[in-house]
Amino acid sequence: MAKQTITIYDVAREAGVSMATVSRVVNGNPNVKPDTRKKVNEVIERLDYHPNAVARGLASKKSTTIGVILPDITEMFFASLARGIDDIASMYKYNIILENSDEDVDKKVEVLENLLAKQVDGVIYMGNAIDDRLREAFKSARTPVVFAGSVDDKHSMPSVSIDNEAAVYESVRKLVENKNKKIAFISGPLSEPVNGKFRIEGYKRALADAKIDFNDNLVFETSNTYDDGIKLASQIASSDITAAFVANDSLAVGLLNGLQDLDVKVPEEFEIISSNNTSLAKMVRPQISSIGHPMYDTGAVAMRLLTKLMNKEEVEERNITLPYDMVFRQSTK
Amino acid sequence: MAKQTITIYDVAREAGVSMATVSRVVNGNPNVKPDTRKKVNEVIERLDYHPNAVARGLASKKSTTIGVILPDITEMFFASLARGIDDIASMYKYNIILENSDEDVDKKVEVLENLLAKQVDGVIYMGNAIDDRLREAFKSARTPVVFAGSVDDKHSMPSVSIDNEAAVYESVRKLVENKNKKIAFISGPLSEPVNGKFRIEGYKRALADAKIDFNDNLVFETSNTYDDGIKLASQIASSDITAAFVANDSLAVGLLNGLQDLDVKVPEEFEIISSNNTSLAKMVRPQISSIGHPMYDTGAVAMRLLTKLMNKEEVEERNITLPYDMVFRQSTK
DNA sequence: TTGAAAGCGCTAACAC
DNA sequence: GTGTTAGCGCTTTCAA
Repeated sequence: MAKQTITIYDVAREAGVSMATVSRVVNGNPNVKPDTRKKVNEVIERLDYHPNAVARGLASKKSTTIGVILPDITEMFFASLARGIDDIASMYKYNIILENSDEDVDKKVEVLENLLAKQVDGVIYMGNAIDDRLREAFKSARTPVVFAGSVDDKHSMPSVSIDNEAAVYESVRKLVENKNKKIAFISGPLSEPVNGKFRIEGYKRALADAKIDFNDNLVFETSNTYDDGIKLASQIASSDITAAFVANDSLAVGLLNGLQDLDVKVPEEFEIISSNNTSLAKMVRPQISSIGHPMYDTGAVAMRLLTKLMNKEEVEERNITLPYDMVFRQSTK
Repeated sequence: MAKQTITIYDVAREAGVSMATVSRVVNGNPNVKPDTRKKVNEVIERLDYHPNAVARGLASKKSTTIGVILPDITEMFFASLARGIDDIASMYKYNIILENSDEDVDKKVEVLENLLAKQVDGVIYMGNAIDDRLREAFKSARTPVVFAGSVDDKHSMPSVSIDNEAAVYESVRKLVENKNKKIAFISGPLSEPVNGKFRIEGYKRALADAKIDFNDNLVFETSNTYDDGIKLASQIASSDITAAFVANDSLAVGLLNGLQDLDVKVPEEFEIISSNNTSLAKMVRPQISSIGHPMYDTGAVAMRLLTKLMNKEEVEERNITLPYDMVFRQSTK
């Protein structure tokens, strides 16, 4: 029953016109007489013709597909960004090829090459670490790339993100105002610029403004997982630390639960402010105060920026900083 | 600086062989003399040649790309499945085009057509609702499709899922064993077969086995969101219901928190068993008992099945049922 | 407003 | 083992 693939040529023949004309009506080219257009459309309908995007891509050198590289789609933060990207992409008729990188350098490079082989028209990169090899690969690609949710610390790439330094500064200042003297900084790898450069700078600046000496022992470098948050709890509980900025909601929830299991009262005895404000933050008790990161918008704006880059439009600013807000809940006084 | 696209033809010329030979070495065809292969590989290296997957796709009629349709990537359940799919897909050198459907019928059909236009070699469909129009579209597509995480209730499509009827039966039996007489069934739309057919059948069967009459008033049809769980709480709290099966973790957490805000003690006064056992289940307090749905594996197995279908291999069973386990935590006695 | 024809970069017979 | 030669299905000059 399955009819053979029907091509533009079949339509042309049936309609008594040339393929060029069919191509024109399919692509909405105005230079077609209404009568002809009508006739062609009828044949297209009758034959149930569907243009082959691959052939189109080869001929036009445009795939209407973009690549999205992210660490892990099961992390809420990245999934939210991806959703924003996809919505805007669909709006502009682009499709998305998703690649999980697991923050592995080799895999990232491999994945990027794969994307380029598929002739993607652009790529959106999410992830915190970016090493020179990858940066090189991005640069030599003659395909626009935009960073979403993070910035290349060397600012060599277009990007969309929030001002993490300022957000952490504000968080820690709040903790200081609440009379905490020993405030921990807890994050994933400091090798990632977002942690080791931007966030910790905000932390240090807030401390300095409050005339509190920076103490290396209050910096905890871990992973972004719930389980590591739990593990950290006993260490924290047995110290004289009374508050913490935690760079990730899952990690913060782990710490919160671990602390509570140890009978530490939050926020009475320990205050927590985390980052990203994913749905998790309001699902736990006490609810967690968090930096409201506009995740969906970050993805959406990144995708919009990418469309401009792909069209070679003039963009006033290649590094876009989106506003965040502070969401104070029950984990702070 | 950006070198022009270099093609298989350039390599052939430089290496002093024909394109066919280059094509052979690129594709690992054994019929090439080692010397020739070496020479060609050197040129490929030197020229930094990368095959164009689009041209390849057009010539070979294979895109090495598969389409993935899911309701919303920000839902943990689907993100986990997607991760399983992607890992196996990469293993077999396939890429994934992601499409969010929002469970909207028109969008699904549109998205499917788009995927087919892109000549995907297969598609994995996730989602609970499937109407006739979509089923038709799937059938007329000469591209293999597999359902992941749900089954077409008419079993017309290959699928990978768990036995939801049995899982809910087991959950409700546990609730019955714990001496609950009034047990609610709370789920998303009953129009979705997974709820309105499989899960509720398990619920009814467990009730029947325990000689408890089925009562329509104990069935709550809502959405799968946290907020709706919260809203439902007061209604539940003011009834004489003492336990509930909840079809989704987020929804269950909403109910749990709502109940606790109303001073209902879980599990002492109210027991909850939910479904899927996403990471959320163990992050809230009390931790939620849940049906352990092998989400990652479901995606992985579905993708594996799809590779077989795409290769036209013989498959013994088109409808695969994966085992689940019951994870009892603190929301049940 | 329309058509002819030359590719886009590659695979896959088929011949040698 | 290797080369020749058609296409794959479409877009895009260039002429008419």
